[in-house]
Amino acid sequence: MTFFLLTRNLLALKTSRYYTSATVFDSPFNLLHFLNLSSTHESLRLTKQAHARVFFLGFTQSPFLASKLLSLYASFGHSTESKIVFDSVKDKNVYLWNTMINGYLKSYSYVEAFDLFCKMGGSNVKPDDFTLATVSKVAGEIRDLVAGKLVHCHSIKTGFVLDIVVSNSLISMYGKCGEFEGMKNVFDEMCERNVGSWNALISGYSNSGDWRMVKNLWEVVKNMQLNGMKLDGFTISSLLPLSGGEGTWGCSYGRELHCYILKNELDSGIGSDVHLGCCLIDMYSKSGKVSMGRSVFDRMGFRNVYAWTAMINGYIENGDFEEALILFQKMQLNDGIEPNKVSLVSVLPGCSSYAGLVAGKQIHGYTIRKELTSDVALCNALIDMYSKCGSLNSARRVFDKGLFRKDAISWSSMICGYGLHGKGEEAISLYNQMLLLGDKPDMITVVGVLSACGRSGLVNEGLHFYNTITNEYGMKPTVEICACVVDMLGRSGQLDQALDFIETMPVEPGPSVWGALVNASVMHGNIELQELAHRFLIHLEPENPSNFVSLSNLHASSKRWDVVAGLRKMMKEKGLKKAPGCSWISINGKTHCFYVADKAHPLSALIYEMLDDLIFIMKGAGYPIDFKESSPITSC
DNA sequence: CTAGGGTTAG
Repeated sequence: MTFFLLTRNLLALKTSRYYTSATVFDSPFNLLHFLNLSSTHESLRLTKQAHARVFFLGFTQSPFLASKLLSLYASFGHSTESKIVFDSVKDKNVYLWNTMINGYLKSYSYVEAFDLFCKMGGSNVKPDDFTLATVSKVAGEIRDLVAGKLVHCHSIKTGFVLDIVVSNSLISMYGKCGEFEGMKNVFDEMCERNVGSWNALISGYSNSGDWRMVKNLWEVVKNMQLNGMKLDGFTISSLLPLSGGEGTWGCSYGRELHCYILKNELDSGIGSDVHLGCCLIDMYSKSGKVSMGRSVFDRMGFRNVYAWTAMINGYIENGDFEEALILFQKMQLNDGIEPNKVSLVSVLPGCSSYAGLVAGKQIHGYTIRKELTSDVALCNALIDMYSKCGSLNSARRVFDKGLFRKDAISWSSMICGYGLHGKGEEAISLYNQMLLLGDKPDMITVVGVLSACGRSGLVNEGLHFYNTITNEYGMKPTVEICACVVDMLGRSGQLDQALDFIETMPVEPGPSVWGALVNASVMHGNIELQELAHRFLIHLEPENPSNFVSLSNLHASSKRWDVVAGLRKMMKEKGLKKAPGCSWISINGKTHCFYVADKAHPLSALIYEMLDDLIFIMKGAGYPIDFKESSPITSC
């Protein structure tokens, strides 16, 4: 009795000096409490101390202590230590095997997990329902259908397929492997189902990427409710991503799901609110309703790095770079939350388009301090940021010196960077290097190298690459790739060849193709071709105001004011408004934005004075000045 | 006393 009281009191103690007083922990029972304390405090140090006591006192053969220790090490991602504990126990029970397999699963060592399951088959311990559920998940994670079917067979033979959790895991596994028929069969053959069974099915369909299955999902959800199941947080978060952006569902279902959350108070459960909040923010951002996302964000009771990142990313995706950067700072200053690699990847485009090189360099510095330089996605984002901020050398330094495994995006980012700055030769040499190393180019890489060729006038080289991707790499050219070819031919003045290409190219010409032809014909003053290309453009994109504005400018330059007036009227009737273009500059961390003839800036008088001075100096130096574009500024 | 499924920002 006193002993029991003693341990209970010890559990209540939070001061660390009691943890190290080893004498009171010297029984297996108390050692277990010691391990539990290590677990609740998530302390690797305490775990190691407890391990030392277990070893020192000779309890290494206790399966109870060993499995607890093992799972603790696994939770810290130290699977080597887990394996040492596992191997040291001579008489292993099923718990120990399961904990070890689960430990590998938690540290993403899927192959090791499955190998251990195979070894278990050769031992005297038989897999149980827990084992089968775990390895089923393993098979799903590595998308290994053969392994998954093996587990399924084993579950049928042993009868564990009747266990709901085992069947749920099998449903999930089949879904992840893309075997939807198998998935449905397991689901249909279950004699008893719970919410998890429906959720596994729904998540399988929703991640299929196949809109026919996604379309049927709403029916599945209705069936679920007819069968007396209530949607829970898991269900909603599988469904929400289907309701934003290019999803086949549109936003109305998204709002409906939001209402369901509020009505059923799914947002007030412990821990589930952050998650659902993230999904909602993302859904609204992808539907272009970033302010709705913001109100969800503002109402969240607790915000973690996921929530902040979702909100930052929402602003970036909707082009509000300023607000994204403000939030990025607030996250750190107000909530003391450190950004992770995803937050950094999300915020970097804000540097390239808004905050500029200095902010980008700060993030790069942070990346180095936090030792995140081995992350491909982050390095790719840095390469992109540097080249868009005009610092090609820095981009190249990240590309060359970064300790990350280059993927197609890394090559594309660097190649596009060279293209952006008119360095076609460098882009070509890098593209050749990529091919030489055996890395397969994707659509984006090809677009990068072709547009680089186009901008640098390397037409023959570009056409050569275009031919090789179809002949040697068996790639089907996309509309974007074809637009690059049109742009390339057009820029170099080969307008007839560009038109011929459009007529014979393997895909239907889209707005980007006709847009390229418009640019080229403007550049070379070919009025007929301009009108032709514009007609196709407006036919394909009747709602894009840019097309009307550029067509109207074309007619204005030939003084066809009647046509101009007609076009302006048409735009007004359609309710089309073009967002005015603007320029900006960052000085001392503050970004100043300017529109045409803008006098809103407090120092605008001074700014225009400086502009006049510059124009005066330019004239003096004998530069030809084209006032067609800039006259509105000086005339103000 | 130890072990399992369905969700999460690029």
